[in-house]
Amino acid sequence: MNPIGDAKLELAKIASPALGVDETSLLKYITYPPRKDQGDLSIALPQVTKEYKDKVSLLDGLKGKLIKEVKVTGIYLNAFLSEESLFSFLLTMPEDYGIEKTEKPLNFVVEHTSANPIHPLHIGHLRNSILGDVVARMLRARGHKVNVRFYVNDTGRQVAILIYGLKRLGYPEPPSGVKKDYWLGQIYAMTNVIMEIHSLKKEMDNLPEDSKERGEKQSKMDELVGSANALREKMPDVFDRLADAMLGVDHDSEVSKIIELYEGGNDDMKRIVRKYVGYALEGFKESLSKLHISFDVFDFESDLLWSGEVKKIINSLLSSPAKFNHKGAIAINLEEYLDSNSRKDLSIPEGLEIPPLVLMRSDGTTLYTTRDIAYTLRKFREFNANRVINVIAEQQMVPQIQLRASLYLAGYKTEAENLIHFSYGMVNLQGMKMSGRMGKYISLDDIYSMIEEITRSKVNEKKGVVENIGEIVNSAIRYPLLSVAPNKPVSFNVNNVVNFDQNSGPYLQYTYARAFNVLSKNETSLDSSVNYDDIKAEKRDILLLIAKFPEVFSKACDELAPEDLVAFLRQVADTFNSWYDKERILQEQDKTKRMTRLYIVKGVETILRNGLEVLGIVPLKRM
RNA sequence: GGACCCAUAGCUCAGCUUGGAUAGAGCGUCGGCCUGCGGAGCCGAAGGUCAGGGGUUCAAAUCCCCUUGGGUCCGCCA
Repeated sequence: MNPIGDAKLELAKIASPALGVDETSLLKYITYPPRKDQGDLSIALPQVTKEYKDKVSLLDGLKGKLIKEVKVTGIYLNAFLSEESLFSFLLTMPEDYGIEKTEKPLNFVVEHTSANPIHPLHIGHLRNSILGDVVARMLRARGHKVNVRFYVNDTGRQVAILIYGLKRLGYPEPPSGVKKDYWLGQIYAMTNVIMEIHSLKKEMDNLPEDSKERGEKQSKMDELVGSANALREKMPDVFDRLADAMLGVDHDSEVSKIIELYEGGNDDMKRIVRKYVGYALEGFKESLSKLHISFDVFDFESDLLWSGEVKKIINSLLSSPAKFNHKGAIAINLEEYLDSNSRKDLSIPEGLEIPPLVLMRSDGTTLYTTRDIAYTLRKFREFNANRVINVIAEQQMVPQIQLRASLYLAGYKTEAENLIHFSYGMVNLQGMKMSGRMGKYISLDDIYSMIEEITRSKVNEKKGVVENIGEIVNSAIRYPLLSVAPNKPVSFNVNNVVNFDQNSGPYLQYTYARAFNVLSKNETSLDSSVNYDDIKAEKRDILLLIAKFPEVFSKACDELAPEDLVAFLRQVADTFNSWYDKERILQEQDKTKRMTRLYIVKGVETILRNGLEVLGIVPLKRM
């Protein structure tokens, strides 16, 4: 059911002979006029044909079933829709109206969040998680099969540093009452800061007093000591014990040893690493569940090493002609072995010089991007995926390009072309700089609590429903991150987020509740005694918006553009509220007018409900 | 130095993909609306060299080129 689509088809059909342009190409030129007195559908004639002036007379008086009149105004052909014909779809509108299924369902893997399991999730991950979740919801709503995965980077140096710190502390258990990922984050940051202080000190000892370089190092040292003090304040005894235990130890070789043992599959080390990484993941799941975000599969990077999948892809790349020696390490030359056509197929910018991909360090160990090649193949294989979408920050553009290029050179052309980097920009949190390594960040949980607290006081103030506070917080958090185009930087300001005025998730929920409650208080059943003369002003605007919803939904999902859906729902809510204040619905005495208006409310209720669900926002019946 | 992203009202953002009619919202500011279906609402006002310059076009916020400003990336890190 796509009412506006039908109207466009009809316009194309009736205008096609007069303009001498075929229907399909005419369809592309149909737009919506900026002002409503200009019509409901419009075609800029010069775009269609240069000789439009000769054809104006032929266009005069055209009409159809949905189109009651066309008018030529200046260079435009404007069409006006018949309220009565258009309204008819509302009489038979299904519950899932607008959630149009695609004609070509595909299998999609969506990988998102994939945060390092060494500290709690923070505001940067929040944008990733919410975009990833909504991308998955949009694709599912379109009828695709979707598999959501989280990649656990458990073989990196950062996890090894965390494990090293824990080892020096005698592998303690997290104290009860403390969230496990938070506790791990503190220990990781402490270990890291102490390591950096030690190595900086060593560097400084080798520099002459008074040298400029030494002065620079000193100011860096002051900064590190500042971070260390801040960390110590939170857990003084743990910090002191760790600092003592780390004195006089060669940290780098200890960390390397941990990596070596773990990658080699040492049983004790496997048990230890998996336990602590598991704690971090527990924390992630807990934080994200409050926002209704979950995963189908957690993939461990280490499994790819142990299973030999990484070795296999390396071996196949080793026989590639693009293999060369890069500063003593084995690497793949991605720049010279891809022609301009392949680059285009892989969406690699023309002017970009692709850095070589180091396959193996000179000590024989592998790097993240190499392992990611094996992981990409696993994602395609295990879900029989047509496309794999990686929701990853724009900063990782180059590694993502290297990944696609490497897959291509390894002979996985289809996979390379169907691997999509869904890129998003930075999140600025009121100008504050964050650093996971230094333990300086505002965690997702902190943000959630702040917003929850303010929401609670607002709900109490308005004597609202306490049980739904969580849903209001969820929509308040999602809205600002979904209403901005992903490639734009977004600023996340808690003061703005808790403003539940028009530009907010709670406003949409409020509007939904309004519409729902009108319908729930209606005691007569809906029949076809509609008064078509009553469809004017805002009511007519709303009818048009309801008619457009299937098209907006499909386009937003196919283009992975949640912001379009958000903007549309906002417009629906605004128009509905504007009308609501002017006219009565249930109290309207004329039965046919009341019927007409109830159908319109029903339409608003339906598209807000369906639209919000796609965005992961729960439409509330009471708030 | 090279690459990518961004620049629209005091602030936060739509509109740019596919050029088209008087560039739209929200916040904030100022002024109104609570005896009726949910006031988290409604109505109104002020506020713009669409970063700057050039080009293409009947037509440019939108496409192309240059410049400026901001962000990010360019590692045997992830």
